[in-house]
Amino acid sequence: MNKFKEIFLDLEQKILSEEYPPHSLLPSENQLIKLYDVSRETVRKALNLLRNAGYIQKKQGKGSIVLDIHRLDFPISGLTSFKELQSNQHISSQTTVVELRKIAVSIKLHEITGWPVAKEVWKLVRQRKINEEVVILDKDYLLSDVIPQLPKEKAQDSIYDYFENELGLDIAYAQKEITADPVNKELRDLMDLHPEDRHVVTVRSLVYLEDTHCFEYTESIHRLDKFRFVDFARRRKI
Amino acid sequence: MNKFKEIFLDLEQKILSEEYPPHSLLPSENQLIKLYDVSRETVRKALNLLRNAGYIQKKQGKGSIVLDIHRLDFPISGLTSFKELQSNQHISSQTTVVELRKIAVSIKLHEITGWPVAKEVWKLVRQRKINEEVVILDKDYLLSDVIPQLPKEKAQDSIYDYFENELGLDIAYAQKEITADPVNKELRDLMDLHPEDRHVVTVRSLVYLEDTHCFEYTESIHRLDKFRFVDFARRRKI
DNA sequence: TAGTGGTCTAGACCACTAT
DNA sequence: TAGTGGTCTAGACCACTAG
Repeated sequence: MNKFKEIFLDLEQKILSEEYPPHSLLPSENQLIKLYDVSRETVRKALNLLRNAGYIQKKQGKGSIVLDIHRLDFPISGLTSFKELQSNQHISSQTTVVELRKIAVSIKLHEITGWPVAKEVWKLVRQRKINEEVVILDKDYLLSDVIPQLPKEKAQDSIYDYFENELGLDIAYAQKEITADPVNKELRDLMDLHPEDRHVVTVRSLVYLEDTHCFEYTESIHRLDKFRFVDFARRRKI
Repeated sequence: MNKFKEIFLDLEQKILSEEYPPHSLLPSENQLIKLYDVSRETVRKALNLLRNAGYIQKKQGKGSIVLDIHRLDFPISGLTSFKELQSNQHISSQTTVVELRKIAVSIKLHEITGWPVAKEVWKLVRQRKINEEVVILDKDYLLSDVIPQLPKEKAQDSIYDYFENELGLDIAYAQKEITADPVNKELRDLMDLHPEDRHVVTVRSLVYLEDTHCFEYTESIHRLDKFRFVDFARRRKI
């Protein structure tokens, strides 16, 4: 483990446990240098991670101010999967695998992902239940070159956990798009929609590995009343 | 202007103009050191900005790979206002100020923002028209301590431009929440909704200054068929 | 093996904040 | 004025990629 990551994790834990409460100041960079016995740049790397994650705001001449992360709830943003979401939010839920098979890339999928037409991919469709109601439908398309095996029991659990910890994949980044789309018959069949629901919210993601190859395309389809997306954003200056 | 920002802007422009096209490599760090006559850490700061903005992916032993930013469109994420959005996307549009007056902070607004009850704030309501239809309704609440004057002609334009360039405010970050909400009579009156529309998408934002004070609360209410949110996210490791 | 990016150091000077 | 964070440098060693 790198020094700056260790410092980040230590400070993060101390912020979350309110050892450093909101509106207080972290120890100064010079104090942190002595505390962790590292150079200033190393301390600053750790502080930058905290800053980007929305934990602190730095002020020249003042110090690093701990932010109040409980205002609109703490952002579960970035590249977060359903499994992480439910464990973070303590929601009791259940996953049912509806479809799990290999298909050939269609023209439509090719246009979205850039994958060659007819290339082999896994198609995975899962129902996400909260309180016995299917409120989210997840459709995943995964390059079978990258994911040779996709056992049903892994799909029932977190596929990201399987990819990263068992297959050793290095997931790097994703592009996401959120829109509201009309309901069709397939969704009406597979989800517990209200009779008057005419729309769902769809989160489309292209997920990339460290080597910049897109290996996954996902559509996460949410019932309107159960959709919520939270984000922390810094103003882009320059 | 800092050196690393200049390098960032120069490289960004060269990526956007496809002088460095997608899937190509940027000059190596050593080459950039010579090109810009700076130290390695300065080059690396600029490269990190590009990385965080989603322009490049770095690979040890290989180099900095230019990403294809046109897959799902380029993310207009972060803290972007309607004005910036329309100029980025070349949408012809029109803004009408519906309400602009000072009010006292209600209990409900206090619970959201933490502002003292009865404190004076600006309430600004604007209709956003695209093709003569009101498809977005923006409600802004602004601390009058921070914004003493709010002329109507500024409200018609970009209030962020006014805040940053005329009032010299330092906008730092925001917390956002996106949900789908039922339509009420007020929205039906103020927006050109379809008769069958039962829901809208609401983006709620708390916006903070460099000194960590929240000075703005915004609700941006979108007609379902005109809502689109795009984001670039890196996987949080560690 | 040569070249790439990743981490870390020690030190310098500057701008800002408090008092 | 003392202390804070912001920028920048020069150099070191390491891990990874490629030919």
